[in-house]
Amino acid sequence: MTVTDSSMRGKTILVVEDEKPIRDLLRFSLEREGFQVEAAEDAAAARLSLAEKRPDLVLIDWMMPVTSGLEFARELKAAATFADIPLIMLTARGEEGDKVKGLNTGCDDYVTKPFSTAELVARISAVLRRTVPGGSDERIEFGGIEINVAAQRVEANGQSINLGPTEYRLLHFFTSHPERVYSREQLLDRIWGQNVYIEERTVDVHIRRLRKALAPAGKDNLIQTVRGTGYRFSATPS
Amino acid sequence: MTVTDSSMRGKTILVVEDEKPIRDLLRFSLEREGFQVEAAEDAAAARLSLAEKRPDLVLIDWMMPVTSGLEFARELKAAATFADIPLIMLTARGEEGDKVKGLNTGCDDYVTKPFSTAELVARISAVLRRTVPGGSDERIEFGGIEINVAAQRVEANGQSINLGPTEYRLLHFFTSHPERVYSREQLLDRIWGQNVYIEERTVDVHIRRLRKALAPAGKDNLIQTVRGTGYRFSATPS
DNA sequence: CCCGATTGTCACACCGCTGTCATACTCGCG
DNA sequence: CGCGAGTATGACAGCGGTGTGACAATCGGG
Repeated sequence: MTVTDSSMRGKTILVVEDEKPIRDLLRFSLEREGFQVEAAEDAAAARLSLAEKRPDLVLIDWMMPVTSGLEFARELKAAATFADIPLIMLTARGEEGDKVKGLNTGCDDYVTKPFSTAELVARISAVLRRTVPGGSDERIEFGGIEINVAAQRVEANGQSINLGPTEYRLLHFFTSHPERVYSREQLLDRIWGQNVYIEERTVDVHIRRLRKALAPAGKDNLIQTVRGTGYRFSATPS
Repeated sequence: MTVTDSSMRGKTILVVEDEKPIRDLLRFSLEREGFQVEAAEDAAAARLSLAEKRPDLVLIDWMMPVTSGLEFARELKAAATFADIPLIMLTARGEEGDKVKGLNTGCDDYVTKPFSTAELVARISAVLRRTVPGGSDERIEFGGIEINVAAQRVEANGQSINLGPTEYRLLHFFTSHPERVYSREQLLDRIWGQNVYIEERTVDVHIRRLRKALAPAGKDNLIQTVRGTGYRFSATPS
């Protein structure tokens, strides 16, 4: 039984798992579903594969030697280049504390062991479906702000803008989704990750930081507050 | 106890459920929370309601005669017009296969029976919060007033109109339900929410504020007072 | 190990929105 | 024409949403 639909085929999944039997099982199951599978047995190998293949999704085991799955997840989400790659974590059943911590790293879903292959594949499909396809664009421009995605550089009015990782992702999201209102919760979902438990007001703070960074170029007015709803990125002033 | 927040007010939910007792229960519970509820007992009725009302969310029972819930979900997600409407599935407990297939159909969440109303409402709220309004670049136009739902922006005669949250919802409701009289009580129900106790006179005030906002564009005459009854939004002057 | 950068949270100030009231006005009817 | 009910308008106090600066914790690099 193949449960994935056509849009899933050919997607590359990086499996980070130290136990070879499980790794092989995962590879077999996922390849049977039509995915490309990259396997890594530790964090080091995973980093290589990550940079080289740029997978569409990372499946990572919570229990890992040397660098734990949690650490690796944090590392992944901290790197602006890879932060938008969805992440699913494999975790042992019932470890509530672990589960919460795992969620806090910003992973998009988690699957508890023992798991059925069908369920795993289903969750992978669900996460991939949610993911925006436009992840590998070279250059984004909106309202005089130019983002060089590959170099992770931002320019506005010729002057270069220095941003922290979170502000960069925020701006990147806004420039690729302009002229739309987003609630704080939606922004948390799409920029921080789908299962992060963070105060909604934190969004305000990062909005402010981004505004401050854009102010010298006079572009801070592109971020508009929609009272009672959220924020909007727009070229036309309100 | 109402667990929904203001952004949920007036959202329309289509309930597709063949068993009348459950359908009535769902309707009661959801309406108490301030949702608009459309009920359909089979796929055919659901299609009608879907096209006519364009609900904000579809709640569908897995077990359905003739066309199963799964089939209907696939149909929904395949139709370009409706694919962006979020979908929650009701399913019997413990049926692993069902769970997997449900996720794969592209439904945004599922609730296993028996379920608590609180949980159902919580999940509905969560899904609705995630959903971006006006998923398919929805635009409403009436009498020279144009509403960009996604951006939550209003234009009339080319000039942009600035509205507060309540006035925006009021105008949004009017433009999507023109040429029809609504009493103050009806407007309170549909715009403020079903269980809000507010002076009916307050409606007058917001009508006035909306008129004032539309006046610069000369569109304030679209809101007509029907003495002894309520208000009407119409293109033809009285 | 120390230092700067980044991040999430909080407290406080501010201001626009909101609901209500009092008053002025309009309409229909006897 | 006058009356009463219904409606428009302006004002206002309270509330809540938002902006902002500060701070502790954490992270990464030297």
